[in-house]
Amino acid sequence: MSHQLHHSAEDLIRHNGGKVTAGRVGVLALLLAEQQAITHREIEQRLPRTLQLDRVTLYRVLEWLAGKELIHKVSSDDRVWRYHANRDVQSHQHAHFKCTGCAQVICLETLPTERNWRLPAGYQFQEIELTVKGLCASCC
Amino acid sequence: MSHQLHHSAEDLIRHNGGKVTAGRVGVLALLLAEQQAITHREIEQRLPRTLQLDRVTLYRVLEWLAGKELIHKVSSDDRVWRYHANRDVQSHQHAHFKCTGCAQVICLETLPTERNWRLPAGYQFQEIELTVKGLCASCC
DNA sequence: ACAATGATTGCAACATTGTTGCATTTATCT
DNA sequence: AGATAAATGCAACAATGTTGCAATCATTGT
Repeated sequence: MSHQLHHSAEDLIRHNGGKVTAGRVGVLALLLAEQQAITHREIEQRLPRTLQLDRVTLYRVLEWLAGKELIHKVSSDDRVWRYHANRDVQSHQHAHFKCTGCAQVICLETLPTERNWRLPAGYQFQEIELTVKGLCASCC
Repeated sequence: MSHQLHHSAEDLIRHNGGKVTAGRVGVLALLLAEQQAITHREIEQRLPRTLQLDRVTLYRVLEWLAGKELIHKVSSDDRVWRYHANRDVQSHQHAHFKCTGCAQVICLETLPTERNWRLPAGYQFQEIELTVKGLCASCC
């Protein structure tokens, strides 16, 4: 977790009109440094001892960051939210990959634009959520 | 819940080498009668008083039915499994629609076959899970 | 620098969903 | 009908997430 990231995290939080607290900065910097989408539990474990947050506070920090669209939540079939930093603006619309071996979750770049499925009459489309399952390189 | 369905349910269970118990038959018949994918809770509530099952037993019945591929589980972002009868053989590979208004979940017929996303090198594809979110006819 | 203020945090308690172990009951087979 | 393995009910537990409230902290204006 570099100084660079801490600085970016601070800026992002300040620009969104939130109080710059150690917890928020630490969590966002951690997520910015992370390639995968990780769980509340994993975030807790990776935070340095110097800024251990209360479980509840961490949930609220994540909720706040997600509300400001600095991160996004990834749902999974194991009923656990995973969190990932939003690097790009269009980052809400993308697919996720979940390894059935190690439960690792990563974000895929593209989303199939084809819509060859059809909704029943009167139904209104809002958003699409696509998870590809398989084995990651280390689990193959 | 017709006699017809009860009979089909019994047959399906017997053909899969399971004991034909009131609980299994009732639950499967109920799911066969249902259009949507429904939760454990909803199943519990819709079961007639004459065959109220223990919470745990219902979970195990559902697990057994899913193991025999008579039904399938649908994961959702609200961390609640939903269950739906398998009518066709190819019914594992399909998309789901979830109404963001009433949380109703239905199964869509087709799955986009286009694979214009790409996995990182060394990753292996297994299956795809697609949920379309939007508003259903009554929530529009 | 300091006080005021509202946002943020920590704590305790709770809610929901699902699971495990084990003794009891039941469907099926002979 | 009796034997047997499968299925059930109960109690306890586990994991994840939420709510209410009092204490603390970052920011703002002076």
